[in-house]
Amino acid sequence: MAKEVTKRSENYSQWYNDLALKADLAEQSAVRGCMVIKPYGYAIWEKMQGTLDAMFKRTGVQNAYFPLFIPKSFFSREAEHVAGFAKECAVVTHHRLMNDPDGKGVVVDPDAKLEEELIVRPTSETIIWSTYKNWITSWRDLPILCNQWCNVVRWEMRTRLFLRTAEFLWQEGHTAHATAEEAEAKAYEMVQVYADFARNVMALPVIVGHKSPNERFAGALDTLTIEAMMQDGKALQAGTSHFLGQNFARSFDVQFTNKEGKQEYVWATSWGVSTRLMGALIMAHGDDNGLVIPPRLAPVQVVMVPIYKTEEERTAVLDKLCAIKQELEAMGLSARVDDRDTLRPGFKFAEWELKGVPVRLAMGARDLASGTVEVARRDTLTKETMPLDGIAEHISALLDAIQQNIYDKALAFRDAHVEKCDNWEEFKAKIQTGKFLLCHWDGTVETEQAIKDATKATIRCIPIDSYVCEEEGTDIYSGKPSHRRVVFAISY
RNA sequence: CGGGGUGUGGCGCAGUUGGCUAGCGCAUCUGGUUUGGGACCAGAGGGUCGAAAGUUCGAGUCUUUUCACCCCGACCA
Repeated sequence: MAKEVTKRSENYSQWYNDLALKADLAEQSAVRGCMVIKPYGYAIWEKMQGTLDAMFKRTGVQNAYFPLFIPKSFFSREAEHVAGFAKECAVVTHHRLMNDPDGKGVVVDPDAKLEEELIVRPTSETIIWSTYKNWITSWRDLPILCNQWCNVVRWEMRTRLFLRTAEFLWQEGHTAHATAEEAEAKAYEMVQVYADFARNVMALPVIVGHKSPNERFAGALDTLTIEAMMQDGKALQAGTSHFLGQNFARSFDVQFTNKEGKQEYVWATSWGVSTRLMGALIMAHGDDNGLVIPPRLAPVQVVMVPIYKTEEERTAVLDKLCAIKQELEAMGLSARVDDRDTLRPGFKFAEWELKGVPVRLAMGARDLASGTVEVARRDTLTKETMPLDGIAEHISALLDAIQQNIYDKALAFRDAHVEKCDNWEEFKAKIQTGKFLLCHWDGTVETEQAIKDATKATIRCIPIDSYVCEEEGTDIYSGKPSHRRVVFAISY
């Protein structure tokens, strides 16, 4: 079971893939571009889901579920939207199979052709807005605040575990409001929820900001984003929140009677995060020994490895460890005693490190005699021997310290890789070395596109809560006047 | 769809200019010794060499066709 992981510094993308596979998070499925999320990976995803779901509910959002299939006609109502997704849609054309008349196997029954094709949802705006039409007649029906946890399908050319798969899991929130102000406020509120989750649960420093028009969601008037930096200096869009204006309401004719008795189109938002966050977790915190999971996200926060030679020692150690486990669980922490007796301690140490468990306890005959336990922390890879007395309180405090340390480390890394740049030649060179560059931009799509064509770098966001830099200057590429700096980076 | 590459036990690979019974590492199984950082020894099981056709006394190796996957582009959360 020896699992050698490629060194992070040698080949970042190989290292990433190795980690996803060997930490038991996921594997490639037999279906092209699709992924199997394994129990350990799913446990982390469930933790993300549970935490986010509670945060959504605190903002008044309720969960619902809408169909997987979208009639083609729905999909084509919003022109920009269909243009944005048309190239990556899976389409259902038939509803029945039959035995192959020429021999073995089954073929699609040509008589079972659907009158109207169904699109497997790449996102649910269209089906949801066609439903909202029936839900909304008066200002009293608003706002509607729904979220759904589901899968979506985007037929991508090239895929990578968690970061880009043909099918992925996500949540998508869709809200309907009586006024533009209220909808914009909601879009802003939700991006702040994402930022809060990223920073405080995932220990992921993110930059909140607006997308440039070029990078906006298809059909949105404004897209807010949280952008994170991975350890190779590339940017990862970790979540988005869109102000959709009245675009979808117009396309699906969703009007309400306002307080003045007049018909008005509804204002909309949508927002989502996906299993891509799993990719962010790997790339933001992982090291050469494997995954590093922030305590608030870890399905197992403390793992305990017993060390013994005799059956008596085994029983005695396990007794002590189980007592600690109960104490920890009483404090709301999750702990696991690794009592597998076919594996040796050294193997278990390596395996739990690979899986990123924040704290590991080891106890053997020596500790039994002295009333101590060895406490190892994953983030620093350090260990110390502690007295059993008060151990649960110590671990609880340690988990908080680890959570903070992981965030601080990621933040320090990011800050060390963000800089201002005012020279085009310098820009071209530096952007390739894995940096976020704060540059002046003239605000035009043409300039943005020209920079992308020349360097592959895109505007990740126009920041609103960190690296905000509103000052006069000239565009890095065109030399035209600019009023603020924006974040440029190569992205995933 | 353009450029490049790879298909050989579960995984990772070797296999020379065609040659004998297709090998190695890891994993698996059995027995024993071990157990404070990925154990060791001994033994065992497991492969129609991606598929089809062809050349040949003989094909993992050569030819043709075909399929699948990976990497670099275009596209994207």
